[in-house]
Amino acid sequence: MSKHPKTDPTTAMTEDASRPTQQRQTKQRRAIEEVLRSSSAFRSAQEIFTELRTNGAGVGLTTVYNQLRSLAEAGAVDVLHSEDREVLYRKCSQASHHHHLVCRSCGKTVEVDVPDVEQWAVRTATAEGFTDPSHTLEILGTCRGCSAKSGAS
Amino acid sequence: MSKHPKTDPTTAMTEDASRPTQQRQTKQRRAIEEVLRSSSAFRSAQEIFTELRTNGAGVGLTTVYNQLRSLAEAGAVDVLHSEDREVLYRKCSQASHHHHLVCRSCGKTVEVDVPDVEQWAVRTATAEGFTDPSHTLEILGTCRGCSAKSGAS
DNA sequence: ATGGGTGCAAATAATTTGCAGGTAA
DNA sequence: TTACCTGCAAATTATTTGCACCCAT
Repeated sequence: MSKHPKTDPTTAMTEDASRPTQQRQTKQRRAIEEVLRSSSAFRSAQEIFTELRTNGAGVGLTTVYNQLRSLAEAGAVDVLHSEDREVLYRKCSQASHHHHLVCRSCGKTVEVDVPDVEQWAVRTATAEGFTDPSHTLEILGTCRGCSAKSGAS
Repeated sequence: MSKHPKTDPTTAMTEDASRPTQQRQTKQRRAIEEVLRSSSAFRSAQEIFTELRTNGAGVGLTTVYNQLRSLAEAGAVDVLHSEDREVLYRKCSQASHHHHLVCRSCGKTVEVDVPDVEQWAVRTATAEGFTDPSHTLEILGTCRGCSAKSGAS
């Protein structure tokens, strides 16, 4: 309920001495980064694991979870919580803050910019006495292709 | 991975004939609604179950899940997915669409209005060829009380 | 050499499902 | 009466943890 040991990139400008200074360069980590690089869609740890299997890479499920957590803490991947209680990962393609438009049927993702929400969020939080604000914003819709297939209800 | 059978209140203006026309009025359902009414905070099914137990109400866990799903589909409760992959529920206090400002430490919640995002979301989705758009927006922050306790890191 | 990395197996934990019996309408 | 509701027990499923062994540095 109140477990938020997440390394907020906004706050974590300073080094955390309790964590290893640098990740080791293993073939597994490289394989995982490669898979992430291969697509800009959100995928679950399970899916990434399966994809690695298919590609012939010998990477264990535990390692996939380990590395994804590591990458997320480092701010190298976006994290998103799906409606069926899965955690989805995706490599960041932008350094700046951005949001996503996701097709609820095929998962197709479009990266979008939101001009005012950023400022609005900060202002609102501050007004209510909240500090260190962050926010999540996702838009779900049905993309052209998918609405053509099942659109005629 | 692509299971979104959620009854979107925006779309479900029409009756779904495959579902019972009206919920039965059982003491369990009444007890659950009572608990929801007693507080405006987000709580998990497990917490609500425990609270019912404490209050002496004899309600099974399965029923709690059943009813919460029913209430969520009817649009009577807000649903939110926590970072630890729990589903949180909370009674709607407004009929209109709104968003939440949540304390990441104590869970305190403030209901807020967002003037433009609604339109912006619809416009953006449409521009990309997405139909039937819905969206989620949550702001996380540390409330005054909590930032006082642990603020001096 | 050595401390972090790996991954199998087992443990967690939230949520779902099967099903027999109860009850609101 | 009868369809829906209830809830125990068992099943599912994503993720975590224990731990012995491996390898990048």
